[in-house]
Amino acid sequence: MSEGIESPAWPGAGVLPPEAQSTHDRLLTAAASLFAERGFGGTSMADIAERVGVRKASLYNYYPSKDELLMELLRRSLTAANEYCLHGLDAPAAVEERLWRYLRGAVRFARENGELLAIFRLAAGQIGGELGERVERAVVTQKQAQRRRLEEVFREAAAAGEVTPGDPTQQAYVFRAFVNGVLLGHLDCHCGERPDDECLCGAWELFWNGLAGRREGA
Amino acid sequence: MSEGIESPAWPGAGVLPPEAQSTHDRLLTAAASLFAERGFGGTSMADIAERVGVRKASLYNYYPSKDELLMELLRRSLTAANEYCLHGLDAPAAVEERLWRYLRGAVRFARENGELLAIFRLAAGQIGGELGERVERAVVTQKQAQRRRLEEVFREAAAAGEVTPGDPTQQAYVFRAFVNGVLLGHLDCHCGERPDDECLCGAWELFWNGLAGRREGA
DNA sequence: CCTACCGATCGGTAGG
DNA sequence: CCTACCGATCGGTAGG
Repeated sequence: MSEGIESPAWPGAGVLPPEAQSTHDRLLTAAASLFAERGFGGTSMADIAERVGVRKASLYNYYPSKDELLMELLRRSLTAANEYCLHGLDAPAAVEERLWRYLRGAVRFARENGELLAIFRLAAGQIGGELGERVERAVVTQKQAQRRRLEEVFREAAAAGEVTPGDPTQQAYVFRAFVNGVLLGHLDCHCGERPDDECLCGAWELFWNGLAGRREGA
Repeated sequence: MSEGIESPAWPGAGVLPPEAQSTHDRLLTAAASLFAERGFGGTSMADIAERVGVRKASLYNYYPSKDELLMELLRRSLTAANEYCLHGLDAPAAVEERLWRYLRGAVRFARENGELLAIFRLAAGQIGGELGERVERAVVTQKQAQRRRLEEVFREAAAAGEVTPGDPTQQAYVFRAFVNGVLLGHLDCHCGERPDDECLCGAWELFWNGLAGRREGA
C-alpha cells in the first residue's frame, strides 16, 4: 500500500472500514460486490442502498441510472486491471520474467479486487440490449490492446532467441488462455482454486517449459 | 449426429428448426439462450414464453418455477460437458493424445452448445441466495471429479515416462487452466477467440511443449 | 439525503 | 395451453 504502484480502484476500497469511506465510495464498493455476488439483473438499487445505508432515491444523486453505475464500475475495473498487468510487461528483464510478472500482477488484481474482476467478466454475455453492447465494446477494446502488446513482446522474444521462433499471435493466444484460466479460478466463489505465490510460481514454470518437460538432448 | 457418441443435451438442440421441436424442447432452447444472452436475473419468464411462442403461464406446466428450470438446464449442461470431455481421456493412446482429445472435446462442446457452456458458468457468482448455492454445489462436484480424474492421468503419464515426473496436482492445474482459458474465448459474444481446429492443434502443441521450446541438448 | 409516489413488470396462481 | 389476476418489487422521479 505504501508504495502504491498499483492503487485500488477507489480510495479505501477493500481496506478502510465502511464508516471511514465517503458515501460515494461505499456506493461503489456495495455495487461491485453485489453485482459480483448476484449478477447485474439479480441486484436491485434497493439492495445496494441497503448495504450503503441510505435510501434508494439517494443513489441517484451519484449516478443517473443503474446502467451508468455499472459503466462507471467497469471503467474503474478496466483501468485497475491494466495497471496491475501491464506494469510487469515493461520491466527491463528477460521475456520470461516479464510475462511472469504480468501473470503475477493479474493474480494480485484478482486477489485484491475480486469483485472488480467479476464486473468485467459480465461482458461475456450476461447483459443484454444496449447496455450489453456498451459493456462489451469497452472490454473488447482493452482486450485487443493487450493482445497486440503481448504479440509485440513475443516478437521481441523470438528476435532475442528467448522463445522458439513461431507465430507470435499463437504464442500470445496460448499465454493469454493460461492467464485467463488461472484468473477464472479466482472468480468461482467457493470452489475456486487460488494458488499461493509459491504454487503459482511452480505452475508458471511448468507452463513456460511445457508439461512434456525439457528433454535434454532428445 | 449419425454416430452420436456425444449427443446434444436434448433432442434437436441446435439442429432442428423450432417448429419441428416439441414445446418442451423449445422451452429448454429458449431459456438456455436467453440466460446466456442476458443472465438469469436479466431474463423474465415472459421473455422465455415469447420466444417459445406460448403464454407465460403455460411454462409452469413444465417446471414449477424459474429456479427449477435453471437447475434442469444446469443438469443437462453438466452431463453433456462430461460426455464431450471425458470420452477423450479414456482412449487407448498416449497421454498427450488423450489430453488433446479432452481439449478438443471441450472446444467442440463449446461450439455446439455455446449456451449450455454459459449456463454452468453462472456458478461463478452471478446468482445469489439459496439457488446460487444449489448451482454452485452441482458445478463444484463435477469439477472436483474431473480434477481427480486428470490427476490420475498425470500420475499414469509420469509412471510411463510421458511427462516429466512432478506433482500431478500441479500438472493437472496447469492443464485445466489452459483448457478453461480456451473455453473462455468461446463464451465472449463478439470478441471471443474461437480458433479453428488447425489453430487449436498448433496452440496445443505450443502448450504441451512449452513456449520456451524444446532446446535440444541444452 | 429524505418521504412519497409513479407506471411497469416481476414470478407465480386459480380455474378452466 | 389459455385468460385473468395476485401481491411484491422493479428502476426511476418529484419535490423538498
